[in-house]
Parts: sequence; C-alpha cells; structure tokens
Amino acid sequence: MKSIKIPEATIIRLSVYSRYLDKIDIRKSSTVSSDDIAQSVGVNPFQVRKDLAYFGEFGIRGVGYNVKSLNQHLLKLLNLNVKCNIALVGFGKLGHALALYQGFKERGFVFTCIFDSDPQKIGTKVNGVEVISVDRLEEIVEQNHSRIGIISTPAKVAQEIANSLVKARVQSILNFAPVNLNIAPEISLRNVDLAVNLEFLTFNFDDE
Amino acid sequence: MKSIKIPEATIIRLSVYSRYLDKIDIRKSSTVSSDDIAQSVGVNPFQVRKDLAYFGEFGIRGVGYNVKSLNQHLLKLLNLNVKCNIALVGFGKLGHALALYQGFKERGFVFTCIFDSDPQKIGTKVNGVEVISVDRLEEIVEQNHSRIGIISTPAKVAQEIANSLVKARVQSILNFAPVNLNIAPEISLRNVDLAVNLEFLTFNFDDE
DNA sequence: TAGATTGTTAATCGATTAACAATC
DNA sequence: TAGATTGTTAATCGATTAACAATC
Repeated sequence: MKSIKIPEATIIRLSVYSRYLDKIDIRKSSTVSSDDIAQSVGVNPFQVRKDLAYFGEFGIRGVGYNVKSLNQHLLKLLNLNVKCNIALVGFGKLGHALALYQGFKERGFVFTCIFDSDPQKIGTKVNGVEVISVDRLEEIVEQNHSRIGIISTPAKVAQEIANSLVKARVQSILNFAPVNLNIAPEISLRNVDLAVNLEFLTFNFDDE
Repeated sequence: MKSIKIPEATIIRLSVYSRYLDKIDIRKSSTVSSDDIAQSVGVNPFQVRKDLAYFGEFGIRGVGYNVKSLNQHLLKLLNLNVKCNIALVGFGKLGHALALYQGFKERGFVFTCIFDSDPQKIGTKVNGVEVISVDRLEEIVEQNHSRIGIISTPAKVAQEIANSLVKARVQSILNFAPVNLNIAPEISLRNVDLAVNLEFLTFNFDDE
C-alpha cells in the first residue's frame, strides 16, 4: 500500500485531521465535509481530499465523511490502533515535561521506560514508571520491545544514546537534542529543534 | 532585500548552519567549506551554497567561508545581533522546561516575562523573573515591548492568549498548544506540535 | 599554473492548487 | 431532479539537485 511515496507533510496533516475529528461532537452531526475539516485545521479543502485519496475512498459524494469511520481509518493508518512501547532517555526538565505531557496521553501515548544518568533521579517514579540508569538502556529497551526512543538528553551524548537505542532495536527516534544524528536509514528519525523555531521568528522581524 | 521570497526551509537551515559555526574551533581552521557544513548538518553542499546565495556572497572561491564572518552574517540575518524580549505564557511543566532550556540560553534567548493563571505559581521566580498573573498579560507585555510570545498553555485557552498577545503588540508567536490559531497575517506564527511528531513515527511502522 | 571551491543558472523533482467529472 | 461534495486528473508553483563557469 505504501508503494507510492506519501509526502511527509501529508502524514503530519493526517495526524492533525484525526485530532480534529476526536474533538467533533458526533451527536450534532455524524458527518463532516472536507471544507469543514480544512477550515478547522487551517489548510485548504483540495488538500484534505488529496491527502485522504492517497489511502482510499473514505467519503460519500454529495454527503461528506462519517466522522467516526474516517477517524478510525486515520488512526489505523497512523498505527494508533495498537499500543506501542516508548522509551524516554534524558529526564531533565524537558524529559520531565514530555513524560507528563497531556497531548501525548490524549492520543494514547504512554512511556514504558525512562532513563537518566543522574543518580539523584534514578529510582524516582513518574506515573508508576521508575527512572532507570542509562547504563541499562540497551538491556531494558530490548526487553521492553520499545518501538520508539525519545532523546531529551544534552546534545553531547545524543549520538551515543541514539546508537544504543538502535542496538536495542527501536524502529524510530524522536530527537530533541540540537544535533544531527547519523543513524541507519531504516530507522525513522524525526528532529524537534526548539531553538530553530524561535530563530525562524526572529528572522522575520522587519528590521527597521 | 527580502523582496525575493525566501523558503521557510532555508531560514530554518540558516539557523542550523549558524549553530554549527558556533561549535567550530577556529584555532584549528578559520575557514570552512560548503561541503564541510553540509556534512555536519546533514544536507547537501548545493543546498548550503544556494541558501547563502539568497543573501549575498559570503565566501571566497577556491578557499571557502571565513567561519567567524559567515556566522556574523548569519546572526545578523536572523536578527540575533540585537536582544529581543520574549514573553512566555503558561508555566506548566512544558513552560517550565522552556524557561530553563539550555538550547535557548546558548543562542542568547532569555524570557523577560512569564505568565500563568495558577495562584500557586504567581509570584514564584525563575532566573530572577517573576511569574505574573495572566490577567495582567496585555499591560505587562506591551510595557516590556516583547516581540515574541510563546504559548505553552492548554489548547482551550490558546486562541484567547494569542489574541491578547497580538493586542499587546507582539510581532511573532511560537505556539505549543495543539490547536490552529487564527491571527492576523502580519503576525508570524510558528507551531510546534509534539504529538504530531510522534504520530509521524508511528505512521512509518511497517505493520507486519 | 593547477587545484579547489564558490556563486549561479538550468534541470529535475515533488507538493500544492485548481478544475471538473462522478455520484450520492 | 437539483444541489452538494467527493475523488482524481491536470496545471501551477516552488524547492531541491545538478552542473558548470568564475575565480581565488
């Protein structure tokens, strides 16, 4: 099915569409149009239909999309219909914030193991999950069958952590460290670079 | 100068290039080639040169770029040569993490005012900056001449906060709330959507 | 001079936008 | 049937990649 290449931007939008559908009160209306979705998430209706068309025909012409069934399709495409174990590495302020982030919980994401190198933090618990020494990362992550590793460590050690995660057989890495990670191409990698986002904004200042 | 449209992706890369230049030890070599930069940040050398070419000629053919001078040019383009006041709204776990984030400090970003609605938090201090009631947002942000507002509140109130920030004359908004903000087009807006990044990764699972 | 590396133009590629036939 | 809205093809737009002349 994934033989035709799906644009990254399309995948991101699928996730956004799905989150919007989550919020619709289906008692008011059980269907939704591409125009409606487009307006609500800030894209244009052509794009909504095009994005969906990569994966099949989910709507009814003249009527629209059934909210519940479309969302089920989207969740399935995003593989959110099955639980997935996630390892969080780096339990500093940012790691802490991620571990407790509502936006993850709402979409069904729960961290199944958490690592840090600070002896002060090791042994403490978050939502019933114990913080473990990063020395045991490879062992535990493999045991846990974590499919995703999240890196919220300092940039210096991020590459090393990434290597360990790959050894422990994660399939994907979400990296918050501001550094270019070199990893095997079969691992999917996504970088979230916070400073860069701020600098995008300062660039746009009209320097009077 | 900004009459020709600069791709967003280019602006993001300028920021990445600059951060890389920060890290180069110029005692070892005072110049750097587009190949070198490209390798280090994970893009291709054509792209580095093309990105820079939007703004001028910064290199010497046959030699490369002077590290220090190129970085100064980039910092100027990104308007990082002048301090800019930033308001942070929402001092939950995520806001807290952002306020203390090293990656911001390293690039010269400091938050000059912080807001929350929780009486428990109001009056506490972070790096010498007091958390203020969100009721006083418009007044204080305008007084402070904040050019950027960062929203790390729950999604429900994000639009309302955005409106207040715009009233208080910010020029840009960095939004962490998972919701589409409707704001005047002259305000530059950047969304950082954490859950969507995770779902990008789950999409790529090879569903065996 | 010969080798290296930039700056810039051209070619390719991919994503978005638009238009419209299909059909409920 | 008429109106609405999808699914899909075509047109446009923009960004990336490649090639190469310029020049240090």
